[in-house]
Amino acid sequence: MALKYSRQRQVIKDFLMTRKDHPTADVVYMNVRHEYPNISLGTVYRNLSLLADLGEIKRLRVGDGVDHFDADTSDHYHFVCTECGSVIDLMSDGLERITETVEAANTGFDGEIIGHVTYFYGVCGDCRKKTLS
Amino acid sequence: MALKYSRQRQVIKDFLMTRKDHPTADVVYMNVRHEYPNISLGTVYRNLSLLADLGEIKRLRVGDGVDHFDADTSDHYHFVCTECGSVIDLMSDGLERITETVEAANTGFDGEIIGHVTYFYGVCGDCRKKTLS
DNA sequence: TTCCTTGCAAATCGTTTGCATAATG
DNA sequence: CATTATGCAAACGATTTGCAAGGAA
Repeated sequence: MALKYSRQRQVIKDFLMTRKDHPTADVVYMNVRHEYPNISLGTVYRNLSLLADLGEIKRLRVGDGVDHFDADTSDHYHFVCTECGSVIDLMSDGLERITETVEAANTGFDGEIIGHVTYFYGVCGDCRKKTLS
Repeated sequence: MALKYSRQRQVIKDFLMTRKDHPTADVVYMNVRHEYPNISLGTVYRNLSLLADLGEIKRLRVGDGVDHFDADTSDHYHFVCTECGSVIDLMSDGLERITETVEAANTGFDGEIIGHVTYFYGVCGDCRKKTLS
């Protein structure tokens, strides 16, 4: 169970940190390959999962059936454009009491809420401009 | 494009309305088969998607990689147990201003937010009891 | 040398689709 | 009759896994 260093894992994490657009495993694979030509897709998946389990990156499920990954592990939300599929960061200020609010509204609920997942969807700025033309 | 009646679709919808636990396509298939032995999985998928597109049922994506379906189309949230995977309804009172709150916190964002998807996760009541034993 | 990690390919899983046939309007 | 829906099986796309070989501690 002890973790050993791997060049591949490092390259994957480094790549992810350069991107703010939440790439999928496949996109990570395509890009990392430039710099590490014979890395395999399986290794990319294995390391993305491992890093996500370790909490070093975040796995994003935004409803498009494909996992996206984010090197920014700070608390924030995401916006998904229904036109182009792009995933954009959103601040979460003002929503830090969501869990308390839901607990208050569900007094009969006897489970323990540990967290929540939220994403917003709509049309991104770029797609709105295109629609106007 | 005009919709035609189908016994299968009716049975699927009827079944879904009897359940409050948000079954998956496969669970719908298994159950509907009791009463309609040679219905096919493909037909179940086709009709669940159709009903969801029509807005007669809701498709739930709760992060477990499998679609769940809910005949209750009213506004409410869901709780997913990380132990047993069960999906439980939650009232959404007090959270109707989520979009406005996020918009206020993201004044630089130039997209249009149309809606959001949220689910809560944690340990359900039943699983908490089992943990204590 | 131990045992974690890789590359590769095959396997899995949920879901979709093509097609000939059956049912609806 | 025109068209939508079905059953079946094959196809799909994303992700996972088994295994023998490679690399880190």
